Amino acid sequence: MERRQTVQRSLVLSTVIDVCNHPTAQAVYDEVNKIYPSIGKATVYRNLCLLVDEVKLKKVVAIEGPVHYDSTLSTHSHLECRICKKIVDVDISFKDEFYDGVKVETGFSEIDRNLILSGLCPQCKETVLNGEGVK
Amino acid sequence: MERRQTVQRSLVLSTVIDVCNHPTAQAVYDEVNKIYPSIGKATVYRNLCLLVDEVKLKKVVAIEGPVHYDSTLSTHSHLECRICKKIVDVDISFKDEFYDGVKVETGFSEIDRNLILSGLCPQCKETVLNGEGVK
DNA sequence: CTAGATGCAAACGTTTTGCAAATCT
DNA sequence: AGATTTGCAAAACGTTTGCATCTAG
Repeated sequence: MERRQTVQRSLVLSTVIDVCNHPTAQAVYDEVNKIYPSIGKATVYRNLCLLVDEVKLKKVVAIEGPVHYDSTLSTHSHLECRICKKIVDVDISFKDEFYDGVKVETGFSEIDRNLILSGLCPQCKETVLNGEGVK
Repeated sequence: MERRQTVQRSLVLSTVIDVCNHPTAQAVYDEVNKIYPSIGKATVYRNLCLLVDEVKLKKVVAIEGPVHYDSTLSTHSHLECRICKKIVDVDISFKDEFYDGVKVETGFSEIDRNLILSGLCPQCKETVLNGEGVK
């Protein structure tokens, strides 16, 4: 099962890198579609999976809505606005002792993590305060 | 918009409490269905949302697959097996300073969190080792 | 030449919605 | 009585799959 290089594949990867704000599969599709209109949505999904598999991209599981993709591979976490669903990076990582503790506590191995914080972004907070007073 | 008490609602809540291992909506439906066969799936979904809203239940967003529900309201985290998808509790919480740091770093407010760890549970690890050798 | 990749449409699993009938207060 | 809730079926949503065709190596 050798892996081939295709225009579609490179476009999917470079789009996630360029767009850079944690696009969803749909957003990647829309973007690639602009410059390569014949691409199919399934191709985008297939390539996103594949690229995650090859660790060229990371999957970001949001609290609501579709999966997002991240081209920043170094360890960090995400913060999602509860209202506009925007996702921003947060520089959080855990020490090895943290993972060791979890292993001991649970018996699980090969621990990975997906820390997703949620909150109100400054803009949405503003809107809430103006729009409808303090509920 | 006063909220009524209904048999269905109490059954949904008590089922999540009794079953206790982070059931999905489907699992709750199946369980309630045993003792109250006329219940509709939409009713289960509606009541789960409603109970989360009232903070009588917590939503657990898994890395793959459907949402799970948790009747343990005190702060803790979850660990999901990458193979069998089982979810177990882990006793992890963050200090206030952690949230303060995030607020300063990002400008977001009202920070909440969903920490979902993934790993290999002891049973699945066993299976992997026996079943196909070291890949 | 041929395994792997594509594009399309249809299938999938989960969740939400519209609506008339039933139920709680 | 009147607003809320129910059960049903259909729709919505994100994602995956089957398949015939195309393409990179």
